[in-house]
Amino acid sequence: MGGSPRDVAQRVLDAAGDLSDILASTEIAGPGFINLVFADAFIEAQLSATAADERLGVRAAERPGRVAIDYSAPNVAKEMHVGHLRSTVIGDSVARLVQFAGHTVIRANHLGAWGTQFGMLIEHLLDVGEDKAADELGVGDLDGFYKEARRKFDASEDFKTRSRERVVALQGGDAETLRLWRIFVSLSTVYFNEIYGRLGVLLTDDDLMGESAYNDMLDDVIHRLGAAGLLQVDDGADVVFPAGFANRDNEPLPMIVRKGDGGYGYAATDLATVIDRVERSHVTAMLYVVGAPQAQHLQMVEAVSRMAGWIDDGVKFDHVAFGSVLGSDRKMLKSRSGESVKLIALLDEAVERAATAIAEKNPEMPADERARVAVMVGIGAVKYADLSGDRIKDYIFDWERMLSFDGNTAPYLQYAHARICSIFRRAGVDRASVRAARPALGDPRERALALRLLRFDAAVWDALDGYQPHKLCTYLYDLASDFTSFYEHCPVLKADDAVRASRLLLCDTTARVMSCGLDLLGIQAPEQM
RNA sequence: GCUCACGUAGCUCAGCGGAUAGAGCACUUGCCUCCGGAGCAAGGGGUCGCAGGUUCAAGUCCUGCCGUGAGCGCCA
Repeated sequence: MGGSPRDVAQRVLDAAGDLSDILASTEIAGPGFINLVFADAFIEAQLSATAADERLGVRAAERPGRVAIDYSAPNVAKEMHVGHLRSTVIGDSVARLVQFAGHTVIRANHLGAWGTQFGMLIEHLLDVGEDKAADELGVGDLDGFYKEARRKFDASEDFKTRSRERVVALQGGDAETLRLWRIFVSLSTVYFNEIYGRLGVLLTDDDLMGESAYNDMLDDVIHRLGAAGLLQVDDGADVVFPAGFANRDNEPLPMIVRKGDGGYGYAATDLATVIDRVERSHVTAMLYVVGAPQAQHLQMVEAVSRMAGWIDDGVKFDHVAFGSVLGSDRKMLKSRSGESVKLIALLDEAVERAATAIAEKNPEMPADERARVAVMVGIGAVKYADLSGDRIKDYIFDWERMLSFDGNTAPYLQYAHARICSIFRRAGVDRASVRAARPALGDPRERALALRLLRFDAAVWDALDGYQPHKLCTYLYDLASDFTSFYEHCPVLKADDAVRASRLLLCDTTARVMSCGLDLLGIQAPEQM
């Protein structure tokens, strides 16, 4: 371009022409930065438009698509533990974000319900007796039952053989085997729904898309791969060698589609799932909210699917990966006895801790109301702790920090929201009635808050783009900080009529953005706490 | 061994190739005749793991090394 950076900056400003209806001033700073200062009138007009908008200024996707989001995916006949927390919480937030953007979301809870372990579970169930087994499982002792089956599997060759044969029978559609299998599925589903209800996620029975659902397609996967010339036999197994994958010895790494014993592994169901989503659901994108350790497996699924021509360049395939939940010792979170922490126990503790905190800080609140709010605060705290950091990193689980009312936590955001509700209660003013008020931004905190509110759209899209809910968290925390600063320095109810109306508008819009933002994270915003 | 991710204040974490790297906790100091002090205002605290490279400009991109964690054929 020629000229010094400052000269270039000046030429840019000259070329931009008259922007006085938008900008109050411009300046060239430092080595050539152009600083633009918005005119108050422009911000005020934008704020009015935001307040009048149901979507609070958030744009919808230009080309709505159909997005399958694979998340949660607990294992039938096994307890949900902290390992399932992240997939469920992050996946649910991503689902909400994608849906808010205007896409059709296909929530897919890919239940682990079809693996080799079902052979041993069913055989153990037969050994124990159906009625007795149902009793055990009914009281929720899923882990105990599983462990006993596992123990027998490891200890007895005979049991191991029976288990493997049972898997083949299951996948072959044997009616009696399927009947026994359904006992596990139905008992487990009741238990999963209890957790989902507690957690407040969107998943319902309609979203269950277990591995079993693809059973009828597994032979077809083999046929298609064979027809495409991709299938090879290796050590008795049917495999595909996608390019670019190597094992320990630097030899090509196969994806095993059908095992040597004739059974199908998870690769087969994952491939069948891809076919199903493209051909039956006509998706434009597939998201897998699955832990980072499975990166290679998912890369292979994508590679094979693209080699086979099942998905073309127009269909996105993204691994929304996340790190592990660690204890204070920086190791994978375990209970005192060294076992994985049960999710239900963790959620109960969160609510209990929140209830204690509320009782202490707000003793006037009636017990039933407190119980209701404690769920929102406790569950919100757990979810927010999971969502507020970059998902790819491991994070350290810390009760004290996540339930703190200071800092980047759910309770702090919820508190900001509750305070605003309190203002309207005290004033006896209807929230919706202030939305047509004319904004007047005289104080720098009012201006800062207004500017922040106008950035909600950008925050949502930043979070969407890359599927990073923590970007929305950071925004909401900044919003709460801007609001509390405003609240501290700009009296609302005591101000003169025009200023008061403008400030009530700021309050209402802040509460709406906060509530909407928290909802996109799957977190509730109580009106009192 | 190969591959991937991560390494930013004492701790927990943000940080879109751009200006003097930011929060919270902890520590220090102010602020309650005032809408919820579960708060606000401010201060101290950093060779952004190390070394090269690309660039007008690197915490950010590339390469190598070090450290940590994970994955690497018939579990899912």
